[in-house]
Amino acid sequence: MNTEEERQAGLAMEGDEDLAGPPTKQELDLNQFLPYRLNSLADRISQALAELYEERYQLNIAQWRILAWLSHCDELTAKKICAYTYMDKARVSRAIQGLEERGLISRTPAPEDQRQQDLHLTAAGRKLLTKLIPEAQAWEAELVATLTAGEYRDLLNVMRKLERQLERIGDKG
Amino acid sequence: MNTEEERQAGLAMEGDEDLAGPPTKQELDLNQFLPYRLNSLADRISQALAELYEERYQLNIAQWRILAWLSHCDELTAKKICAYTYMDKARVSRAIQGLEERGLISRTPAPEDQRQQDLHLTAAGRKLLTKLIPEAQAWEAELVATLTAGEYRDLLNVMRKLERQLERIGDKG
DNA sequence: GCTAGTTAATTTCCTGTGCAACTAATTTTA
DNA sequence: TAAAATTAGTTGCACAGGAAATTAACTAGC
Repeated sequence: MNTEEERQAGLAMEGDEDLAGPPTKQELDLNQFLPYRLNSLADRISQALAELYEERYQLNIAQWRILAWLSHCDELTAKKICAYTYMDKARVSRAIQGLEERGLISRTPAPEDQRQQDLHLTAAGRKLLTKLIPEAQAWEAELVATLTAGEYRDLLNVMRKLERQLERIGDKG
Repeated sequence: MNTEEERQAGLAMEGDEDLAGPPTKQELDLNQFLPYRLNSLADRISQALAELYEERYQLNIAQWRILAWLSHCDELTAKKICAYTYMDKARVSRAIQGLEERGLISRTPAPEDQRQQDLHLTAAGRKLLTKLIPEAQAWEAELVATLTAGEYRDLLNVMRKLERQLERIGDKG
């Protein structure tokens, strides 16, 4: 009946008696476990936002990221995109393919190295972004509307710290 | 040659001249765009940690989450796991299947409703967790080692706020 | 200038997962 | 209490994406 409320049971108060609060015994509480919490939140945000790209612009996340990077880097190669976004190169390759087929980006072999391809937004791509970017920003603004400016800034700072630390430990090493 | 450094180019200083700093033009800066930053960070954390489950315990993320929830809820059903973790029920179903085949959990039809199955850790499952959980916690501890207690607390608080807001706006609605 | 090794990008193969359809058990309603 | 609707969990199908093999272009060593 009330799937919405049930979905919240894990984090919110006990609502539906059938799904009474989980915190019970001992051992690992995933709700206190940062990797889980962070991933769960990020997934939900990403998926919610992905609907915006997908339904309204037929873009998947990889494609959207590439467009966004191109919107402020002007010229890129697949390799750079991999480096900046941490996406797999196969994923990037396929996303680029799709974007080119739709005429949103152009790719021309780099003069100095024929293996590389210089990627640029086309007029169509730029036009699409002038519509999409404000929508994405509006969505983000709504998401962070309850945060103070300080909280927002601190959040980004802490995330930067975590990124650094991630490079120090593990993360493919 | 230096893939490590190149991977960092997006966020850190310009290092390899070939991959000089991206911030250039105008439009959307993904590094200031919370959904992207959050997802990127969470993915990297999740993937790094997933190697720990996968390589050493042959557990995928879904399976690990289920074990972890069982470690402190003692008895669960697939539905509850879906509600708590936001994972698709098919994914949960398959993960449960794998866990049962390996003898890490048991499932018995619930007496009061034969459609449901009560899930429990087996002795083997509990044993595995007594090894895995400390490792996961140690990994997390290392990850957050550079955060102060306050930063850590604030981070979780802000994340809770975002979760709330996410339920308010979009997120499947 | 030729061979061996690298590197950028693509493609192949395969696994995991989301969606939707389905099965089986339960509840509702009439 | 029989038929309709709902619900827990499973399965078929299709597709996204990661690992590794492949191709094409480049560089280094001789």
